[in-house]
Amino acid sequence: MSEPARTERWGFELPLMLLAGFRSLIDALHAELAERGHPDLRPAYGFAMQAMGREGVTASELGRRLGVSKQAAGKTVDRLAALGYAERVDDAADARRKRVRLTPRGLDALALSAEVFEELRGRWAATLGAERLREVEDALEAVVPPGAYRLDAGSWFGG
Amino acid sequence: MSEPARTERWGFELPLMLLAGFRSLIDALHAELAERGHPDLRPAYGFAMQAMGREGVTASELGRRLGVSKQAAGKTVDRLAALGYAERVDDAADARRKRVRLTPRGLDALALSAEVFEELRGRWAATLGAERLREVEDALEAVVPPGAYRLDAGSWFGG
DNA sequence: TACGATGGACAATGTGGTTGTCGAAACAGT
DNA sequence: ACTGTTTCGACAACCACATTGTCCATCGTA
Repeated sequence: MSEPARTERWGFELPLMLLAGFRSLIDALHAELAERGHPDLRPAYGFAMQAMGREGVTASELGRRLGVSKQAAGKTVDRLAALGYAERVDDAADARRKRVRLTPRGLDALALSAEVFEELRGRWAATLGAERLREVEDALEAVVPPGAYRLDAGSWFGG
Repeated sequence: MSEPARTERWGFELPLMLLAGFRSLIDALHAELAERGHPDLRPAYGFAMQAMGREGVTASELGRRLGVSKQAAGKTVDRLAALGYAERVDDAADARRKRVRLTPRGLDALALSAEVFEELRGRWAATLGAERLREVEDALEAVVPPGAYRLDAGSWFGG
């Protein structure tokens, strides 16, 4: 053993741990949502619903918020609409626009997600202690470039 | 202002921050790789190359390591081979098997990635301080279920 | 009014994943 | 030595999620 013990972790472990943390939260969320009446909800849909919020947006605007093309956003809306989570309504003021709005089912899923996320954060807090968790959040906020804080999540899951 | 200041963050912010941290590292890695002679390298390929390592594996084994089907792994190998990062060689001991091996170019990319990851971790350490970064890593290790520490990364990027 | 920018639809394509099927090779049990 | 079972790799069909490019209707403005 000519080498001294390594106290620092390898650089490549950091993204792996971040990803694993993210995935464990998202997987747990969707397992919970599936049990509570939303088995068809996929991770990408959650991000889209979060991005359209309570007021509704146009597909183009949704694309901008998610960081994807308007076409991609439109397709996501198609799927969301087919599942009954969103609907398109004509815009009275602009005949080009169609506003995408969450249905009551969509709003329910959104509220449920928020609940589950609080519960999951609580689980982390129980493991780490509230103070340590807050430090992790502070640290992440400090290193993440502001632009990267968007809501886009691509296909990132494998669910 | 009837509400007291909220000191806790919302639960839904945690996955978002983890994802943003992950993405910022991966995006920076690939920007750097592109500049250093590997513009075609996509994030998913990096995970696959990491998983095959220096010895080489079969496509089936690669699928197992990545947590995907052997067919999916085989397709990734196809693309990696088309780009010159990997090659298939017949297995002398088993005529069914074809070992997938990194080419010198693949090994170069792998070594370069490791370098860049160290550099990126150094950047985080400079921002946070070495101690705080280590605490974040410790915390993540503590909350992430052991099984989730695999190398699978799906399509997660949007590159 | 004519022009440019915008919104949404459609098509073709790429990437990464899934099942299912299949033949060839390896292997274990009789 | 023969016979089933398992494994490997290949192929096909399909799905989810993204891309670019094109097109037309509409809106706002010079």
